[in-house]
Amino acid sequence: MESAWVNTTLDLNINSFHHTSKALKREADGKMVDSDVKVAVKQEAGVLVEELARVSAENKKLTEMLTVLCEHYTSLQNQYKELVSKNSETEAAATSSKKRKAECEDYSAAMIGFTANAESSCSDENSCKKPKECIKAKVSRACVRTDPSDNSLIVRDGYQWRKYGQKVTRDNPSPRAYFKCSFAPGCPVKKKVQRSAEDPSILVATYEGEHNHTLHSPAPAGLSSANNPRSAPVSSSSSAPATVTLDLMKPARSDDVTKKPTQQVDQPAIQQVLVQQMAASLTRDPNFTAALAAAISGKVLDHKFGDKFRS
DNA sequence: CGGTTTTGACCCGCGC
DNA sequence: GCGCGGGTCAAAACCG
Repeated sequence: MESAWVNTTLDLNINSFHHTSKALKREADGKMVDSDVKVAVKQEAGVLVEELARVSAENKKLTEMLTVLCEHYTSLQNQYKELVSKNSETEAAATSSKKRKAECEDYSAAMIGFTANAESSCSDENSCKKPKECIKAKVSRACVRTDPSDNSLIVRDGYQWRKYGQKVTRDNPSPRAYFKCSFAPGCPVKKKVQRSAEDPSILVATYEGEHNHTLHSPAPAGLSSANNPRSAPVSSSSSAPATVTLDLMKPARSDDVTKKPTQQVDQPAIQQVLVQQMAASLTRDPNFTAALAAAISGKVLDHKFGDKFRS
């Protein structure tokens, strides 16, 4: 999403209004002769054709933008996969058996921003003393940089969470909040959110378990409004059990992200679906449809008014 | 009124 | 067995 970004501004102004307004004004003034009417109608038709061509071009432009968006999305997805595999490798390298208390003490700077090391509790078999722990569900962790002045323990990840507890722990002055997934009844996923002891601007979210539901909602896609129960949950194309939060405030590391060539994963079907979904969400946008309707109706009304004045 | 948040109490595992 | 600390419960408060 860096250099090759696309100009997303839409030109919805109907330039042709200026051309037609003169003729219509003459109609309104009642000074028109028959030849003037024919000329005006011809001009009107020409303008409409021109407008149609312009809208078609606009449509084409939008489609291209959506395609670029999809390419960026795929690229980001591949980068994410690489990061996940990298993290799992480094996690395996650090084979020191962790005690329960040490769970939250390894917030190294390398993990800040984007971690999704979906680690099973039984990954290191030596530390698995109890069968109970072996049954334990997947654990993943996500670090999110937030505004330090913002005291809320909210990690936006697309799911809907219900807070059921808060504790001040010994090793961290900031409280730890406990959440359960309330997106679907009976979903076993739990989440703990606590500010990092080293950097209070970083929220560390620990996820336990797997969602027994997919993440789908009518809201526009994006990482937003996750923990806010007052707002609708957002959609995501991923139904992966290990929820991941992207740190959008941290600049991407150029050495391992931007220099890597994008993996050649041919996903035309996915892209097509994405394009359709984006287009659909665009047309559902009331602002967009209102502007479009206003432009079209204004055009039609102008045309009809011209006819009325003529008769 | 239903769902969520808050917060003190309670439970349980672990170390001594 | 006891104390400590983390995790959960549940009633009251809150909110739209």
